Amino acid sequence: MPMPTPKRLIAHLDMDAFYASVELLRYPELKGLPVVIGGGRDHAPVLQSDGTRRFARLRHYVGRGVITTATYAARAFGVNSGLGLMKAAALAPDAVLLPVDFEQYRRYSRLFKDAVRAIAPLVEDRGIDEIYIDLTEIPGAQDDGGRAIGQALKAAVFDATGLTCSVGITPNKLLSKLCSEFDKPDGLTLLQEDEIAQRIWPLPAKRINGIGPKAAARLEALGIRSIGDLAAADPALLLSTFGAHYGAWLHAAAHGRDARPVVTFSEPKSISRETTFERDLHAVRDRAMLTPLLTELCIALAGDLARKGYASRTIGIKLRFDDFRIVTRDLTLPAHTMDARSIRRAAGECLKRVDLTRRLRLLGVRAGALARLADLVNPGASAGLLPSAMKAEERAAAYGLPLFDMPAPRD
DNA sequence: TCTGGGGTCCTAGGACCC
DNA sequence: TCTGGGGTCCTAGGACCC
Repeated sequence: MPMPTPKRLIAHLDMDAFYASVELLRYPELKGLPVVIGGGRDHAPVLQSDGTRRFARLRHYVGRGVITTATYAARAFGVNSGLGLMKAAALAPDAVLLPVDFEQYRRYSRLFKDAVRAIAPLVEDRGIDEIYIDLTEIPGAQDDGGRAIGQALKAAVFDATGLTCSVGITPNKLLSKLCSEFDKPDGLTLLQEDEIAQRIWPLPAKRINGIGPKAAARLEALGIRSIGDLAAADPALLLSTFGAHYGAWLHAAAHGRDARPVVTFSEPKSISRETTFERDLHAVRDRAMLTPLLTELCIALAGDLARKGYASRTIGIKLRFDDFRIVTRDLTLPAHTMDARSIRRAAGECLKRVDLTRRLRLLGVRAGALARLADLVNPGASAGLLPSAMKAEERAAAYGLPLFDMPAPRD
């Protein structure tokens, strides 16, 4: 006799104000104060002679940085992720400003994810501070809808890191993602299908993961504000307005339907580096700055590829102009590469195809069409990774690219 | 006092091949 | 010479997410 299929039980776990909370572990004297994380490296706390630390204040910030994370005390002033630091300074001038320290956040990210995996191994990474977890087959989970497991996960995360998180547990990823927000911080929210109308439909449609500002505005133009409005909308209208694919998805999402599995492993599709300049640069007048900057990005990208063990066959550039318009160009090479000089040459070729009249705000380099180094038949030759001992001219010829002046990298 | 850096997925047109 | 259809690859842009 076949066993009945257990009902899916999916958790979404979201760390509370992650970067800011990690910083509070390091600087406990800031607990309860408005603190924002963001900007460059130049506002790190300074240890004073009396042993106390001197922190930078938001009011003194000058630059183009944005808030990455704000503590709940800072959010009370209306400052939140994505807000420009200069704008934030007007709202909360006395807030403490800390630089981002990704190395530290990655460390805590590993700690909390390992703690979760020790309890429930089916974990999907959704960035540094959130994960989905499939609890369906965890013994006992079906008995109470996952509540005990949810509590155990939260306790394990706190034990491992000293940090709190918020968890939503429902039959699918879409609903769990919504529910983990319900009781933040330090929340645990369970929801079943028969509660969708009561608890999900009142929410604004843009709270659904996948409905961004553009789609929300178009929905609003149709008179659709809440998820309930969306659920009640004529499917034919959604299909004709948003296309078959997205229209059908909108309808399903509003009804809380989502069959996506929890995916525990995925190969990267692209690796990139980009930088926003301190001031807008002109391609001709600021060439002396721009050229080495591009080279540095290519060198950093080559380093990333090597460290992660990938080679790329499609190199692309990304430019953001002073009017915020974004342009991309890419070039597919005859063979995979992870060599900084080859990447630099390809990026240079791409750059030639762009009208550089306007000033530039951002420059980026991307490596796509990735292959794992281990999967390339002969990484030295036939798979296209040209030996680094090869002369630049030979390499250029092998890639069918003209050789042009390569500025020396800055130290 | 505008708006970071690193990603994914989708669409769409043109080239090219069968 | 003209007319087709399908499939894949390449390129560019855009929406969205953390």
